[in-house]
Amino acid sequence: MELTARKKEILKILVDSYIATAEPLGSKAIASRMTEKVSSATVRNELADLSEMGYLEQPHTSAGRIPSAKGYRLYVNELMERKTLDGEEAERITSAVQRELRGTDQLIARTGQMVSTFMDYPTYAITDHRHTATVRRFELLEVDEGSVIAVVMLSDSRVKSTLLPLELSLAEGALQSVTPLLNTHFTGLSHAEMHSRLMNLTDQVVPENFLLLNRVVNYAAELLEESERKQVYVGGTSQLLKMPEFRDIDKAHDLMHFMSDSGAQLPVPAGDAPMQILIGPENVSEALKESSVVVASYDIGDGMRGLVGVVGPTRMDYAAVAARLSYFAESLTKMFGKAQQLPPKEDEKP
Amino acid sequence: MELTARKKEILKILVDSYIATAEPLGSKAIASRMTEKVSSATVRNELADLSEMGYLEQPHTSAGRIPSAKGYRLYVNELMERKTLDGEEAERITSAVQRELRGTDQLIARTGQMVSTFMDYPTYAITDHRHTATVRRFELLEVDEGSVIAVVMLSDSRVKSTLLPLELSLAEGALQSVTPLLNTHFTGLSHAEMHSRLMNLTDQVVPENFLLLNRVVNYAAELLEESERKQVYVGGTSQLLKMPEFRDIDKAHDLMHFMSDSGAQLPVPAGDAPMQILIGPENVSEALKESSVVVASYDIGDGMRGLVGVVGPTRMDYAAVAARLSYFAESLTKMFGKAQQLPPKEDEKP
DNA sequence: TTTAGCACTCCTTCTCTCCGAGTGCTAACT
DNA sequence: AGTTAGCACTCGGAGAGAAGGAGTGCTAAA
Repeated sequence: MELTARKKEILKILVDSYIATAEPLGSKAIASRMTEKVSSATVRNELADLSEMGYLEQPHTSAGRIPSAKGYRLYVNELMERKTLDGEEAERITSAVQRELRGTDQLIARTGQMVSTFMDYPTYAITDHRHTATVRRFELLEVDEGSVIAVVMLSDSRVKSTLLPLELSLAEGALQSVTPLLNTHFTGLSHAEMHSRLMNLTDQVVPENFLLLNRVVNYAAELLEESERKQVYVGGTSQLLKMPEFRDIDKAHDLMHFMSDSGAQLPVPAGDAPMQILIGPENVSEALKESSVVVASYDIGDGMRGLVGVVGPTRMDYAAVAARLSYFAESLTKMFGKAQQLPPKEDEKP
Repeated sequence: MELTARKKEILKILVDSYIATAEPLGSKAIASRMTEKVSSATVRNELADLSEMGYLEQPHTSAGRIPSAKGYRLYVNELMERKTLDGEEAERITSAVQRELRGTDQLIARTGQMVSTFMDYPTYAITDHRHTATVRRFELLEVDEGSVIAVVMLSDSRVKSTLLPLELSLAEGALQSVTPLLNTHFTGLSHAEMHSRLMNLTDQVVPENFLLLNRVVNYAAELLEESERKQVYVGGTSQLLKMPEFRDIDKAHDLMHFMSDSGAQLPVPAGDAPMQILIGPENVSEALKESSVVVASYDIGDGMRGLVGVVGPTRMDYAAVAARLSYFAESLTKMFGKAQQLPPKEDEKP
């Protein structure tokens, strides 16, 4: 059977309406909204065809029809009007990103919170590590005899540091001898490698210094471990309760529970795609089979990606969500680009 | 009217049962559970008295009775059996705290997540700043001509650092001259004071160095600002949906929304109390008037407190929640105590 | 190919009734 | 004076129809 222009128009009208109201639309209502004036009976024939082709489903015989996953997919791919944000909203997003995200430690949480304030759906934010970080450089600073500050610069240009209280007081010149050891033996390693390297060095380092070395390496290894761990923020789940498809408490509970407790399984765009839309059964996780997800990635720099996503019923407002989310991701990418921007050849000035 | 021992026993039976089942208990059932055997009519008389005294409420005339806020208060203060955790659970909590919380950046989020896995109710975690932090010491490390690492040690012993890309290449000896400037003029100040001090110094610093100074001071000021901001983690809100009192979607939505979006208004124990229980209308926030909160504080060291709390219906299992939460808080205090523990006089060893 | 007409389906909403748990009160009992 | 048995009464919840209505599917005519 042919998917004629008229069938597409009908499908579009139906999906648009269903997205807005969550109510099936009858043939008569569809007929009245079409450009070319036809009778409801004609529409009914077309609807029957669309059902047969798998684009529509009927909750029960005597109800209107609602889009199937296949129908939404067609809608998303071809039918829906791509929206662009109006200037005011774009402005609000840009300024929020600039204002809130400058140099925070809690990147993921803050990003997630922010996205969630701009969306009418639950949202999530995750880190996506494409390659694991290693230590690029160590520095030690003396505080007093009992403690030092360890500064660790990672391969992705993040700098982390901590106060390390020591059980023994610092030997004379310990910092000067341990720092080069660290920088020659422990840069560029994974955390597992760091631990085994430490074992190998046990004999070659004077015991007074080994304690310090040990503490610093452990700190760095923990850091690497922590930064490999997927960070997840989930927010706005209470929005679900306002949606008619989640009036069924168990459904709402299942989805909320999944998002909060198995957040690490939330979808990630395939490959390098900047954005991906997953509709109902296209989702891998069982808990998402009746929901849709829109997820966008942004570039943190140094080969790191961040992800922001939106979860909602399959009838979610794809056009609006996609527009906002991609604008968001662009703003974030832009911000990180600017922040990391090392001046290219400014140093030739004087 | 007198609150006799028998009235108390009846109240205790009733609250215990209502906490467990969320169903009102009839006079007959109460009678059968009492130590001294009395008839249901006697119990009914007592119940009428308890109602009159304000400890009980009736949803409607022909239903059983349920405890009022005043009833719960009496129960919490006098009647309930204080539980202690069984060894296995205590062990699980201690080890989780030790394992998960070692030296993480994301203290609040991780703590909150962890508490939430041990509770059958929504939980929250907040920081409670008793006095604001200031910078204790600055250090600068050279990376290349275009960027430096700024290390900032705060008055609460936290150490923070970042890579600062500069627009201009570094002047010879800049680090050596800027670092003392920072340490003499910008330690011990609030972020507002830092900004105004910076203004005053504009003329006294050579322009090549001012840029660097400016960047570092801004970084530190942002840091102070960020650390003053209350950090909030909220988790486990989906648990609400399993409770009969939140079968009403609107109620569930209101509370979840409040917790997620106005988390900063969640209760904090008054004064120095290690734990506090707030029952229904005892709560200040309108959204919590029909719920109860148990909140405990733990000591992070350096005058900082952290808070962990549990939110639930007024019939929450106070005994179990209080036991777990206070054990949790103790574990956390212990962990921070150990971590921060500067060796007292070990340095006299050699 | 389109349209009008019409029987049929099935969900929703409403009303009514019945049932039972639980109370409040009175009067008798200890 | 406190306790108990007895009994009428209240009120919410479950269940059964019944009425209403939106929407379909099919047939036959244009």
